[in-house]
Amino acid sequence: MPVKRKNIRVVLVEDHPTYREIVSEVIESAKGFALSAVFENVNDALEKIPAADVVLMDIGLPQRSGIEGVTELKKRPDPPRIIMLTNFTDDEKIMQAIIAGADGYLLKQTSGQKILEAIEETMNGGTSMTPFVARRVLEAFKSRTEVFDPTVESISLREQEVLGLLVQGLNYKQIAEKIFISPETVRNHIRNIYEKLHVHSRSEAVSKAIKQGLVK
Amino acid sequence: MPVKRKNIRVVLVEDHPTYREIVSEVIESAKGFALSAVFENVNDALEKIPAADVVLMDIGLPQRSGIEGVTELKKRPDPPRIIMLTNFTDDEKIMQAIIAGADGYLLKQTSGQKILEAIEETMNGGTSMTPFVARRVLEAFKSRTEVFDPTVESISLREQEVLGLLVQGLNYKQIAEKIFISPETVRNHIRNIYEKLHVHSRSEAVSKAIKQGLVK
DNA sequence: TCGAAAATGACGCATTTGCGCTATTGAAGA
DNA sequence: TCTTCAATAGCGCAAATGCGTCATTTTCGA
Repeated sequence: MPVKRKNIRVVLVEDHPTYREIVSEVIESAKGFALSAVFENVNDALEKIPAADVVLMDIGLPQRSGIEGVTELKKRPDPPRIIMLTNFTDDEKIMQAIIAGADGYLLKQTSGQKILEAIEETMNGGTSMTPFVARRVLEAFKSRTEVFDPTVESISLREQEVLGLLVQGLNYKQIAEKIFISPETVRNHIRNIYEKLHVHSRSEAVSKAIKQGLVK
Repeated sequence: MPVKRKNIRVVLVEDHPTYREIVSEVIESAKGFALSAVFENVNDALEKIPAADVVLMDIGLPQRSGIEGVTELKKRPDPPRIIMLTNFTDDEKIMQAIIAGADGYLLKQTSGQKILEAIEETMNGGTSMTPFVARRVLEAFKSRTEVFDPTVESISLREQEVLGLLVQGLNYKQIAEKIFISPETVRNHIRNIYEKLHVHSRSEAVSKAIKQGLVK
């Protein structure tokens, strides 16, 4: 017998009437998808949003931006996956959306079929990005990353903690206060971190920590 | 009259015979695509590669890895666009490929249709990533990025130069030697950079520079 | 249970850094 | 032409940093 799979519950937040209609139509007529609700602004969406699997969110909305919408929704328990569906192609908006927690970023030129695929892939834990956006992200990512250094030794948990604070720009004393140990101990941890990373200064350590992904 | 568009010239580098056949077949039978050459290892490919638009590159090849292949090809003048087509799902390999200069990253489970789409999108300057990979990249990217700070003032060219060296871990004296100015002047530049970034230490500056994308 | 890490804490000291203050030169705009 | 600003250079000083050396306690796997 065929497995009865639940429809993917989709919510759309879009102010432009025509485009809203088009996308609504795409979702509603697609098998396996259910359009749970449609909102034309973020406030309404935040107030009335029903249980949903995936939210399609415009960015350029009146009043509150879709970026804020993402930020707010992602604060909630068991948040939906959110795909930005927008015309913004500038790095700033793309980065802001990603940092806010968006799980995908499609440009409005995307075909209905692709939108449906993106929703499915997002449901499965993947990320969908328009190739143009993916390109931008990759470029930005590259400038923040350096080739993996296999000689870096593994950092202990405590050391990771200290390294994290170092990356935040705290000095010995501030770190000491933050984690309730003596500044002398902080010095020791940092000393050990330097050895493991093969660096000799704060700036080197910070740079390497970020670019090697050693801090969350 | 219809515009006569040239076929996209594709090169495949793949050691596994069966998969090689499958992908070859996909490319050859597709309209608008031409399979220019197929290689089963990186050395052959580097030696004999013909003019090509897009290269599909496996990672797990005998002898030299596909990552090396990317690195080498991208060093050449007018390099092709390169899409990784592989089974590796670990962050390490993904990151290495990206840093090496890969323009896309597809898992081998990708359908023929998707591969063709990816090639086209890559030709158009976009980046194609399997949703799973895109997700990984996005995660890694987020940990290296912070919300855009609009209060950061624009850094002059010279300052950018200094900031770059700061990020590389050099101290005043080393920077001074590198760009042939007095250490005192370096101090002044850094002082100004701190003001513009609103930070008060090297580590803060380095962190902010990287996470805000202020250095290339 | 024994030893190796990990985490903690400390002292000294030469360097480096962050910042206040000042000053000159050249280029770009008003 | 006058002014602003970037780039250059310098001095002084308190604070922070990097590193050598040493020591105690805890934890955890062999």
